[in-house]
Amino acid sequence: MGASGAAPTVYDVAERSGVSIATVSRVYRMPESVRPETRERVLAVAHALGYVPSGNARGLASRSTGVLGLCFPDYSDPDAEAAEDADDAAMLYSDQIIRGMERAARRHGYALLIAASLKGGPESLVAKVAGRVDGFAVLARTVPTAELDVISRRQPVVMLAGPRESPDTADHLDHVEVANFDGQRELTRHLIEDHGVRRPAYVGSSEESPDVEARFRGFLAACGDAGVEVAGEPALRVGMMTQAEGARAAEALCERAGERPDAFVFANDQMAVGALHALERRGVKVPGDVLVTGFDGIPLSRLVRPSLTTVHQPMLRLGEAAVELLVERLSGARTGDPVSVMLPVTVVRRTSCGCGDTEAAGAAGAAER
Amino acid sequence: MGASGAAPTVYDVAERSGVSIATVSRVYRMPESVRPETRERVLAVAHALGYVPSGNARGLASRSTGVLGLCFPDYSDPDAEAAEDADDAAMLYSDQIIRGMERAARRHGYALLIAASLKGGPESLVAKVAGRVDGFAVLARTVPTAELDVISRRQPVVMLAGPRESPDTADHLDHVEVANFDGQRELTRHLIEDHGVRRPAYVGSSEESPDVEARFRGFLAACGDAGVEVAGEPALRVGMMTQAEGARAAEALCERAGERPDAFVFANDQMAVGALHALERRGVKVPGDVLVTGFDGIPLSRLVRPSLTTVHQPMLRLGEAAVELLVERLSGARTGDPVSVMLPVTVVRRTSCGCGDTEAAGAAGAAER
DNA sequence: CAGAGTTATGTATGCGCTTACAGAGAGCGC
DNA sequence: GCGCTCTCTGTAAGCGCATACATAACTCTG
Repeated sequence: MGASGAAPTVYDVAERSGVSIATVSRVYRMPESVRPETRERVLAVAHALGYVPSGNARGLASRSTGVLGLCFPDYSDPDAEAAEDADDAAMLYSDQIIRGMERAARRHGYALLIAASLKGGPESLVAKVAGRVDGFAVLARTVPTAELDVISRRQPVVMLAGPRESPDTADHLDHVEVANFDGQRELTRHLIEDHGVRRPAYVGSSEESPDVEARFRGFLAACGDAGVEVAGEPALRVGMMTQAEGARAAEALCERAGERPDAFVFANDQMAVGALHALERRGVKVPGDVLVTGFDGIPLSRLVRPSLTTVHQPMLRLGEAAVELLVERLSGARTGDPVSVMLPVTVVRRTSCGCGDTEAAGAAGAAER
Repeated sequence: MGASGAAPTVYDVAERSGVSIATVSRVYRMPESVRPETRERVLAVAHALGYVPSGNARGLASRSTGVLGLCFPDYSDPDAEAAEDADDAAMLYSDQIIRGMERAARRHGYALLIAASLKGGPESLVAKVAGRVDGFAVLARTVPTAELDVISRRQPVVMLAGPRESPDTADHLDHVEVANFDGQRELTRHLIEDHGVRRPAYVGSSEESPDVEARFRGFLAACGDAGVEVAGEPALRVGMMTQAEGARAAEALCERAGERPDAFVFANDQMAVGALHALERRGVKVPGDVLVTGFDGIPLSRLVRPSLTTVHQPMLRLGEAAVELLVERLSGARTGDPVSVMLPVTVVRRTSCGCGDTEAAGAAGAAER
């Protein structure tokens, strides 16, 4: 810490400038209400003393912090520090949301407190964050719903991504998600109707992820609509949804007995990119021999060759929407039952599905219910 | 906000579980010191009531918040929302640092409060952050040094990047930077010695940026070492250091009268990538006709064709180093004069300088002074 | 120039928690 | 059975600020 003793407080400033602590407080809270000369004098002393108002005391007294929070799971696997891929990937989900929230929060005069779950202290994470913010967002599956439920009775909470919790358990928490179902359905429809796909293979995850499930259901729906027969299960489920797993999945699907699928539909971009590499090594042409699609719209998807057709998720918007909701609740502009906002996604048609790189797009998904 | 009235406090929990507020507090702060049965009873009541300790009150009473902060300038230009390039680029500086700090902070049990400067309230940003955290980092040029100076007398502050402030003004603030000079010097040396470059052209920025200046000085030093004659000024200065400006710079350098430079040395990767595109359009071969290098080591640098030779900056480490410093100060493990840590950078040799894509590397830069 | 209306400042209280310090049992050796 | 040490719990005093309310200093009216 610095040198000199304890940090100066309102009392110190008040004393040295010959006013009461109330006046010092007013200089900061309502500058107009104090006579200019007095104000200047106080500010001068404050500056000389190195006075900085204590956010804690201020928050305690005024019952609000001016801070919004975000809790997210710890995606990064420490061992993979060196792997740039891991970084890129991780860079997407949480970081984009952070960025989106930070921007939106700033616009409304809030700062952002972020904390990733740490397998550690008892119910530590959320409680810690919750106790320091006016309201916060939580990435799905970061913390037990029961806990959120309790907390959301006291302050606004919004759940990001994941499914809307059943209304009876989710007491007062709002919800923001992207149109996973609609996006995958639209993309699959495009493959079938515009590119004549008949034997698509879906590659999902073995981890339980509502988002991935929703995507798969979208895939099934599109197949159903078009009369394309597919199993009620993904052709393959992998563990981690990484590039490596995607490559492996592509290999597996090629080796598999019977006719090769005419399209590999991956649940995320990372896997699709890995598959692209694997297919290239194998000499399988994309989109000549097989079509490949991803989901997420990460920057990499635009840069790989062939460029990847995917569904773009508005991550920044996700964060922004969360903040909007929180601010509305805090300002009292919105009251009443929890809402669920669904953000539309965009199908980005690129080379890997057989389209040119025209980036033609179609939106899918809708608003609030 | 939720439904029911005010949030429950220790008093409510204490009353309903038949103990004193001190005991309730102990249940959270020193669980071992309270008899198991009592503890369970309290926890049960707390949970039933939806009790969450107030971070503010806790912080006030204990004089510490368990939160570290980061202040950074608002890079993102709102108009460029749609431009994906802008996103990618912006994603790098602040976001990587955020990520690095968050991880490191988490390891030490701290959460992270982030806030970007908003051209707004009087001395708002830093004061707001400073008042809510135990210590914080500031990206160079985000706030006036004078203010930091005052604040750093009361709590640990770390300045990121930028130059070390002159010791007399920088009272107690530690400093972390990357070896801009050494990195650019080493890269330039490589161009000259290993690729026979004789007429390198440096493209810098017209904005005053200590980092960019340091790089340029590194460039000059290498030229001087090798007896290569160059002007004492960059061949060109651009405004924004964006891809668009980089492309324009490349055009300009090609049009310029006299012999074309044999290497374009850009002050960052963004510009270099823009230049790569411009040169391709012009039919100028890289590295055949001219060599191109960047600085930063953004993910994109690896993906463009030809892959970009650059100097990789350990952004994550920057954030981590800042946290380490803060934690050392807070724990009392480090006392005394402010230190300045310089993080080594890595020259990444790729195709654009004429090397294979072998990613051979050489470190440059050193530790603490 | 008394009284009403304004504005600038002071007084006093409490926000919800931590933490010395004190007190009450309980177990133990003498 | 007395004093002692331990362990567990209660009492009380703030932490630094915001703010309702009271007060003082002026400015107007009539």
